[in-house]
Amino acid sequence: MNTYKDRIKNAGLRLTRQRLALGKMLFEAGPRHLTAETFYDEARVNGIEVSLATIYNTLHQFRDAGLLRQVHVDNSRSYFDTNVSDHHHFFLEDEGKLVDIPSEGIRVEGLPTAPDGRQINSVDVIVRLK
Amino acid sequence: MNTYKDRIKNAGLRLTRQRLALGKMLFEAGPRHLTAETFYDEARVNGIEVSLATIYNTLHQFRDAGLLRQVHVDNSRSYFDTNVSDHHHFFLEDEGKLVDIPSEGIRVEGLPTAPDGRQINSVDVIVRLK
DNA sequence: ATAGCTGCAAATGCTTTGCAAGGCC
DNA sequence: GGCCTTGCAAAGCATTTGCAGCTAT
Repeated sequence: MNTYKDRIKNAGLRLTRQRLALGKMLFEAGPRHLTAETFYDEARVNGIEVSLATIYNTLHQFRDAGLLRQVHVDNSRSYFDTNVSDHHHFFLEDEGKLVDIPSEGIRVEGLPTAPDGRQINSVDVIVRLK
Repeated sequence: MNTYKDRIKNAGLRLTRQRLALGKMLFEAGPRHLTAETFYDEARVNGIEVSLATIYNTLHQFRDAGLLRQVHVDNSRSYFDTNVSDHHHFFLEDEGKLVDIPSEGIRVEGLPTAPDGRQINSVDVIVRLK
């Protein structure tokens, strides 16, 4: 247990009050999609006092450490996903909401090899719904 | 011929000097990926006098008319593709460049039906390369 | 002790907007 | 002529940065 604490520590990050509180919010509840703004609001509702700058720092550090995954769907906002396993997303364009696509089904086939001796970093599938 | 002119007209847009010049640039050369910035620079290099605001207006109007497709890969910038047919993209993260994935190969299978009586608007596959 | 964090406020950078002048139909 | 377009500069917004003061280790 205390996995969220271990996760932060193993990422080489110091266990500060803010990171512990934010990490607990993120990793002890079920998988979730969030933006900096929703995360900030949620933190304050939970009585965690952090600045927006720290929210951004934390999201990026957690992402860089592989604890979060960033999803690009909308240029006006960054989305983060606490589920870092391989899976894809529905994007509800009118609500600006992300929903996981059940991973069993979807499959991308016939992917050409990367050009120039480059390697594939990730394959992101976004299914936009209206 | 003059298809680019017809395309703009058929979209219900007036044939203004700026739209004609920009449309010619976009639709008479081969398929291309561009950002507002690269488009703006290209226009000025070609001696087309437009303001950035008009670049944005035009990109959006063309996109709304189905003449361009917007691609979301990077929150810091909007990309547009003059190839509006169904196809997917490689994204070279270090260079910030988009490359079409040859359409023959790739296929997305096992897509679940959209939840709630919603309909699928589009399926975007981005293969990120490093 | 010290390298790493945090908070604040200011700065950045892309994009949008308001409004007056101009140009298509 | 009337309405759509354009250009400019200013505003907007999410995100980043600089820096002084904390704090985990």
